[in-house]
Amino acid sequence: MKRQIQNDIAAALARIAADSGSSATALPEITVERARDDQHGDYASNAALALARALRRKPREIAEAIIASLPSNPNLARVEVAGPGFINFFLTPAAHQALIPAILGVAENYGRSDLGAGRRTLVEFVSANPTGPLHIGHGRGAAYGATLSNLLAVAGHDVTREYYVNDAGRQMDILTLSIWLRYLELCGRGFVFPDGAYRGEYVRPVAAKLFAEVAHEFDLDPAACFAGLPAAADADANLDNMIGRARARLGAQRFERVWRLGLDDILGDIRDDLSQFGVHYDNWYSEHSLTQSGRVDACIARLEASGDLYRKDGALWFRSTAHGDEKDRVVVRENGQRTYFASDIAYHLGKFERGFERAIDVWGADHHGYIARVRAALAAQKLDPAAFEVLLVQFATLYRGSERVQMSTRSGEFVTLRELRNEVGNDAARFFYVTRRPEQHLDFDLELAKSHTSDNPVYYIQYAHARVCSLMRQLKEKGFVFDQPQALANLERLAEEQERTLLVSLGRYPEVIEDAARAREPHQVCFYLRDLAHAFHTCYNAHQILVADPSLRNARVALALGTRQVIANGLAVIGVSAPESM
RNA sequence: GCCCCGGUAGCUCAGGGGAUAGAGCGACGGCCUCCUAAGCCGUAGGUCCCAGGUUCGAAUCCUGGUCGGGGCACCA
Repeated sequence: MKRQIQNDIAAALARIAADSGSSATALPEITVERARDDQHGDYASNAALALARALRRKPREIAEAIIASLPSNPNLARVEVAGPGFINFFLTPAAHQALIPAILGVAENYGRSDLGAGRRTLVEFVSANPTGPLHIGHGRGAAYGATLSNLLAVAGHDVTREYYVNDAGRQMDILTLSIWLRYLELCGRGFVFPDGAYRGEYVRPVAAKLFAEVAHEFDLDPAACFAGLPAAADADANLDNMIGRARARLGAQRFERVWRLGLDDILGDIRDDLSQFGVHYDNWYSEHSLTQSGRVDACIARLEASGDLYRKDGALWFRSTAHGDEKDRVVVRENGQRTYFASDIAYHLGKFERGFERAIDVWGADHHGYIARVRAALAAQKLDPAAFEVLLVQFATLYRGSERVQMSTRSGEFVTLRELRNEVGNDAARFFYVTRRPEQHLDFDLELAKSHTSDNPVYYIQYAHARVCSLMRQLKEKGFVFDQPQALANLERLAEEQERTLLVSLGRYPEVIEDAARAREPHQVCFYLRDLAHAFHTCYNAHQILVADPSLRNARVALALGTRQVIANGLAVIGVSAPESM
């Protein structure tokens, strides 16, 4: 409908241009929007205001001329000039009512769009290091990434959801060391657990598992690992040293065994957690496999061949400043180890080699400094940097009422996603995470998310869905049967103001999906669903649906069923369940 | 110092060139002999952080401040 009106205006402008003999000059952008106020009809355009300057005529005059030249459109009841020169379009009641067969006809496909034109799109999100359980910050990335993926899919993109598993780096070695040390504690050895190793409680069960599997086979005095390390040196260097010694002490095979156990256990926990959260991936992409396959080396060779690398201070540097970064970056460290950035280049180049036309990464806001260098790497390989899109998600802070929930990273203890889900439930967690603009810092109030009252917007929306389901049960109990043909033949009976408002809201859904997908803003769907539920509740309170008059009753039931469908479709996008009763 | 994000009602936030700035919560007042009151209706509540600028028109764009969060590794 919106598009039809845009076309109508374009046609009118073309006709005016032809009549006046002037060639179609470059026109400013003309927008057609939903009118905010009922009095302004259904849609409004600023065309006349935007053209006033170029045509050197009064806006209202231009508006009149446009209206006079509009092609006839049976969906429009009237078109009028208002305010400083807006053109307001009023749809006929029939045009609104026609939404009902449209929705019921395509059901779960209502709202689908070809906006994305089947573009192969890779959405990478969460990608937390498999060195510990997911915390509430990851939860936001998970909810946002999953919802965005759904949204893009519904809007016609060919979406692949991917988790990049950082299972190759130093962090994994630290985890391995940490597990082994906790294991040694279980073996009864006493020592001071080093700074910088993972102190979280979650390491202990992994160590216990190791003990259960190997008994005392890995039980070696760790004193040699700690001996003679300079107390003044930074903890990182000492830790690297300890890792090296532990590896030597255990031998590559046993070290690898602990490494594998830790990875399997913790990554398994992460997969489990996300899956329970309704976050599903098409692909888990291992950094380790990327390294093993030689693709990182191949990538470095390619950058070397294109002259983008140079050697300085014993390290190999990528000249990212040549492609817009603020400083050059190391890809191979002085000690010969490749940096995380090296495999990250290979991974991101690979996304396009794998045939994706667009790569979308969801990152925490603290990674923003990383964008320029990845983009530089793509540019160096003559890939379109614009095809790589990074969406930053700001931090989340937990509150219990007005009380801030403290998270201590020092002790390694933090509120995990699993704890959050257990406390507030998956539906409320998904909704709360995604209801805020991603660039807004999120204050997550546990009390509000948990409340089973009208305070909670999740229940408010779900309740509208459950109410329609309840209505259908009532219908049956009262001995009625829904007669769809009769309903569709009597839609003109939906003449109440609240019914019109509800119909307008139903008609907005496809526009909301497209706008939200275009802007990568899932929160628009949340706000829309709140509005839709409100329109329904208002209607429900104002007018009895299961009335005696069959044609009116069937028409109203059809409206309720259409509403239920759209709520279910919208909730599916944000990953929240649509209950049949509450 | 440089870079990114934010500042809108008591609180949490939408709106991001266009018509009297919106919602939820909180406050106050109404509505269940009637399809779920997890609902509906109403009232009160605003220096859209500040100062300049662009524009017919600025909460919205630009510049400079200011306050808050984050980032500036041969860590990931």
